[in-house]
Amino acid sequence: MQKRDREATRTRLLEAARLRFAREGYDATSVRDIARDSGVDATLIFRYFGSKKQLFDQATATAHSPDLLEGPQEELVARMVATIVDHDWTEYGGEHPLVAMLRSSAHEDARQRIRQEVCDTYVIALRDLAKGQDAELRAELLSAWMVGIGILRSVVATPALAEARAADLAPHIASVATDLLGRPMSGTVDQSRSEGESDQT
Amino acid sequence: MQKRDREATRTRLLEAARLRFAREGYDATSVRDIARDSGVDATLIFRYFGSKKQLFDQATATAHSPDLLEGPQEELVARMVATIVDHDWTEYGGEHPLVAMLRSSAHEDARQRIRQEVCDTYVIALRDLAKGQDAELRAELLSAWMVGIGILRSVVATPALAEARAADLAPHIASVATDLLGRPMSGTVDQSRSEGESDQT
Amino acid sequence: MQKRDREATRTRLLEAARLRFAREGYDATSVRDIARDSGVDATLIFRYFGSKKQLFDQATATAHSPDLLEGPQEELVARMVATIVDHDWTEYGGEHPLVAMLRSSAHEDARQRIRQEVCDTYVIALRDLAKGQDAELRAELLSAWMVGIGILRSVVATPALAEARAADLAPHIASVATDLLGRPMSGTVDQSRSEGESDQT
Amino acid sequence: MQKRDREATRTRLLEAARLRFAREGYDATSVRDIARDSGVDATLIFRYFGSKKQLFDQATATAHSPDLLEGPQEELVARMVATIVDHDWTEYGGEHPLVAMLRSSAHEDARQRIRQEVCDTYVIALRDLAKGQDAELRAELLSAWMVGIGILRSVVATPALAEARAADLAPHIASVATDLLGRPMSGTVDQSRSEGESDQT
DNA sequence: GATGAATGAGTATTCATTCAT
DNA sequence: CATGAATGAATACTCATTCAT
Repeated sequence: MQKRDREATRTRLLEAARLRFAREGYDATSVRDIARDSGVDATLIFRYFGSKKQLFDQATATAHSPDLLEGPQEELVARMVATIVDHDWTEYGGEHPLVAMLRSSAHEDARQRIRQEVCDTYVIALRDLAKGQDAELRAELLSAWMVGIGILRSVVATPALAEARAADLAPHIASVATDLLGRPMSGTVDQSRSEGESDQT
Repeated sequence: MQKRDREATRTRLLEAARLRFAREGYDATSVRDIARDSGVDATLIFRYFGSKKQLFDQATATAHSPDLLEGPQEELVARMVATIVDHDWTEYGGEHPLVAMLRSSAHEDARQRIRQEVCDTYVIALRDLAKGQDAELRAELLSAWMVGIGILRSVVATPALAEARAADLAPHIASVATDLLGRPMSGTVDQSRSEGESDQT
Repeated sequence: MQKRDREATRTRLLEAARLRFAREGYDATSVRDIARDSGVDATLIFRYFGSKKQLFDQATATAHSPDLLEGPQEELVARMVATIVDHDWTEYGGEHPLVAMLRSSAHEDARQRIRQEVCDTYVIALRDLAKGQDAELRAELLSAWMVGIGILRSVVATPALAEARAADLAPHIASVATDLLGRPMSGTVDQSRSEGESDQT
Repeated sequence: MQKRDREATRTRLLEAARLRFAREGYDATSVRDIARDSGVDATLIFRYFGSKKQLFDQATATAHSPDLLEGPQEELVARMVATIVDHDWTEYGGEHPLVAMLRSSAHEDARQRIRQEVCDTYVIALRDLAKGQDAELRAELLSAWMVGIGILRSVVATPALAEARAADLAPHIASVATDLLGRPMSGTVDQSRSEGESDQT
């Protein structure tokens, strides 16, 4: 029931859209649902965003994740895991946005966005670290693990992973990452930096 | 003859449903799509299965995967990878059924089915092999990897993994599996057994 | 409230569509209007015709006019006038279909249909009769007169033309037609043939 | 300056409305279209004109046609034809306003305006010239021809008429007009007057 | 038992219009 | 006075599902 504040309305619509699209996927979400959640008229969605798809794009485009490249290299994988495991991602319904987006992966657009996000924030960053022969493949294998952990945690909710904190995974992370990247990797993030890591925007 | 026809129609509907649900997800698939694909009247779906949801349940219930438990224990993970990487899964639109099902994971039913499939065919089997303290967690971490590999291969289609065959992954599989399970694991499946793996259509 | 008779429903929809489209034009007519007029559910329109536009095409395609070419040549123009003036065109809301269609002439499709109808049933038939130099132009000028008479009669409803019967126009028709075509034309249709002229199908 | 702007905006809105309504008809034209064309906010339309319909009325009321009564009587019909054929009517999208208005003739208001325009500027002027018995009818028949010519030229676009200039039609105009009015009529307008005919924008 | 006509609630989107700032 | 945020009814069209024949 907020009124006459374009920016506020836009923001509320984006937040509601983010949540719905994450939880139910593109198809199962109706613009009316989003409007109802936001307490605004559905037609404003078209005034502000043009179409359902454009709203989807804008709602999911902004990658609200912390910058993984900030910090020591040997903690990169640990930071990734922390982002997946310790972050609560309430704005995306409690799931890592990448995982949530898989729900809309029937649409080529969403697929493309997933692709880009995975490559940009995981594969490329890891490939730069990997030593030796098939660096690309090993970077992808490690990326796959990150994504898989996110999925088992939130959509499958397997008992141990669902409860685990990044700290519990640290030793395994360290050894597998070290193994796959061919260089020593840490399983935990240094305390002095970790505080900046969980404050989402 | 009557009976045969009925059964044949049911089968055709299930196959078409499987493919559509896998490719487009539950919501984007209409019963008329499935009926058209099968060349039968849409109302038969309701006669035979009761509702769209029940058809979905039946179409996705039958896990058409080869039995992973058959064969030597140290090749279990290799068999899993082969199932994900070397199998073409044409009946599910070219994606591992687990991956395809993620597309419908907004629906609790589908989620439940994913959960069960992951637990039954991955986590439990791996947990039985894991040695030492946090066996469950390590089994889940390895399961997560399997799922992640499936996703990066087919939905994200990262360059190296999309092209890779199980053989290319063998050394990495072996070392990570060995590491996580705490016992020596092989990265490849023995030839003499491998033939039973791909003969199903 | 008729029920379970596909053909009857289709026909009722077409009739209602014809009337609405004629009276109100394409844009001002909603598929719900047509459905309500027909007493059937609006979705049947899409089942049977695919879209509003296709319904429009089918409703307006069938030129329910008597064959103007049947009969003596010197009575051709008289037959045209009779078709416009003496025919009541109740199925098109009391207007000649050509005139009614002008209401939808913002749409290129309708325009094209008008063009074809005018050329096929007026210009070409008259051009074949015209003697001398600029036969095409004179045929078109006479066609223009036919169309103009239809418009003044029904949409403008000028007092004299609105009330006039073909017989009242006969002498003027004869002299102008004779003049423009360069050959003797009759203003009236022979009685023995005229009966077949006003029974519409 | 304020006043000037307001007046200028009103004028721009009227011009844009005139063009849109002529080209697309009342229903297919949205107030936002008109506002966008004019480069002003849509709500100004309601401030200035009250409603879409009132804007339509005002936009189409002003008959921007040259005064047909000025000039020698025997050239009246020739002047009418020139107005239809030689005038380019860019402000109405290239069609004679009467013809354009037919597109909106589902609305009684537009119909009324057409009626009035046809009667005032054609029928009455011609009736005053007609000699003999059924003067009214003959005046209307000649008016019908004028309107028909306009329609075939612009909406139907028959080949010969679409290209023709008033001069090409002159002989036929002269003979038919003479015939129908019962008095000698010229097919062309005298040069010395013709200049006043096209100077309006 | 099977065909397909019917239905009603749902979809995204656009409309003319109002009202707060 | 003017901008533009808000509104609610309407649009064409699709959906899963039922029911008469």
